[in-house]
Amino acid sequence: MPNILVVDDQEVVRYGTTLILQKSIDDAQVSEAGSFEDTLKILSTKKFDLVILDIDMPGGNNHQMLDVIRLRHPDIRILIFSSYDEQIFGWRYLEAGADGFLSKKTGIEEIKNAAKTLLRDEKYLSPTLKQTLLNNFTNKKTATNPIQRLSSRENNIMQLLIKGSSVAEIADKLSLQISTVSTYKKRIFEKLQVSNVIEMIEKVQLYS
Amino acid sequence: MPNILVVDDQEVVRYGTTLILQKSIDDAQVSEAGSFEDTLKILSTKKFDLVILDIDMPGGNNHQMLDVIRLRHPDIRILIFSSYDEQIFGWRYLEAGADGFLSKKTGIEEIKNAAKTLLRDEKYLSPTLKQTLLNNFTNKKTATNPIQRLSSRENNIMQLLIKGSSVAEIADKLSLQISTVSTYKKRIFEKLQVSNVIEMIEKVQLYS
DNA sequence: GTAATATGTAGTAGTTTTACTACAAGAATA
DNA sequence: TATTCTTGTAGTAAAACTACTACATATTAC
Repeated sequence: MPNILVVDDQEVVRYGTTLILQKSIDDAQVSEAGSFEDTLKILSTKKFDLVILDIDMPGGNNHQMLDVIRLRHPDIRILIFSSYDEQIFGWRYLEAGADGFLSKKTGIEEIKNAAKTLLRDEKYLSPTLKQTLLNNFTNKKTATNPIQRLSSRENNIMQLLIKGSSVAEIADKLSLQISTVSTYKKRIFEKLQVSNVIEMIEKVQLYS
Repeated sequence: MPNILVVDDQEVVRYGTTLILQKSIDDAQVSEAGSFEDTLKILSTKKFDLVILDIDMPGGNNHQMLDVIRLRHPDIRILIFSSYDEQIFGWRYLEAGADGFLSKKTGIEEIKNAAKTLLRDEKYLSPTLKQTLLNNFTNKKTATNPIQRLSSRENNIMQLLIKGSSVAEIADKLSLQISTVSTYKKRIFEKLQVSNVIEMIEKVQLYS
């Protein structure tokens, strides 16, 4: 009788996910939480086997949520369920301690699949992620996605740009010359093939 | 036997919505579409009473989708189901020909409610929207949200900024001086109390 | 029905950002 | 290993953007 917690701030999504799980996993006991506070509260009431965690929630500091849950409940399986692109963010979350990453654009079958896999205590990788991994082994360059092309400094600066920081602010924060940050920005734009921050953000997010 | 079409690019959301409708509306015949192309295709196969339309779909040019459906199927009821803030976008869509606007953050009850209302051939306004309307009648200034404070020109320019257009591009497109567009931009930022496009977009969207 | 405020528009001067160039150190590759 | 590509860093000139000011016409408020 697996205990599963579905965390999402949209009730429709919770509803749909819950039903999918109940229908496909025998005796599944599914609980729901609509906020991070609720999540922690519910997690402390009984032992859960799996949390399906929407990381797009407002006020949910993404990684931090993951960390907190991991810290308090080391044995729980965590499946990130996100509208961010799996190729871009998937393995970051896996590195950060998640046991699986599922894009919200995936179909119902894949959700079932992922949940079952995690309940069997295996890690879950979507077909796409598996493919990406493979590609990374074989022809490193070719099939990898543009965001992974960014160097860590570039990535760093991209994050700040996404927050809305100006070139000058970033230069200040990182103690670099404005021209340096500007160069990074240009390189980021080149690599992602965008021409302004908005396109950059769009490239990084999925508008599912 | 009402025919309902649920349009959303996320299968979970369609699944949840479909089940909610089937359980709460007698004999409801619910179909699903995951893209705008599919939507049009399915709409042409039989007569539908209600379309529940997710306007966050990629490739769905928001208003344009609404217009196209309205044009081809003048009698159909359209319920916009969006993760954009209803206070900000709700009445715009209503003006544009939608029969109801529902935020994705609303609960299941409200979805049932909205669908039933529209099937009775009434317009649907969420409680929040009703309240906003009331406020607009009574103390116009006070309770209204900042985006509604924008003049139509400002709003116009905001839309272009959201698309990622530069000040110069906008000036060109609208045959205005760059300085003029710049002034609009500054006024928009002031009214919304933001200091860059990213914050502006965040102000306008709900990160549901 | 006048005073106050909002809106559409623009100029000028000053800031910020970009484009282009450059170069050294590190990584990858042939 | 020599050669090419990548990354971290910056300068300079040009382009884009902002701040401040201005002003006429609407709109709103008292």
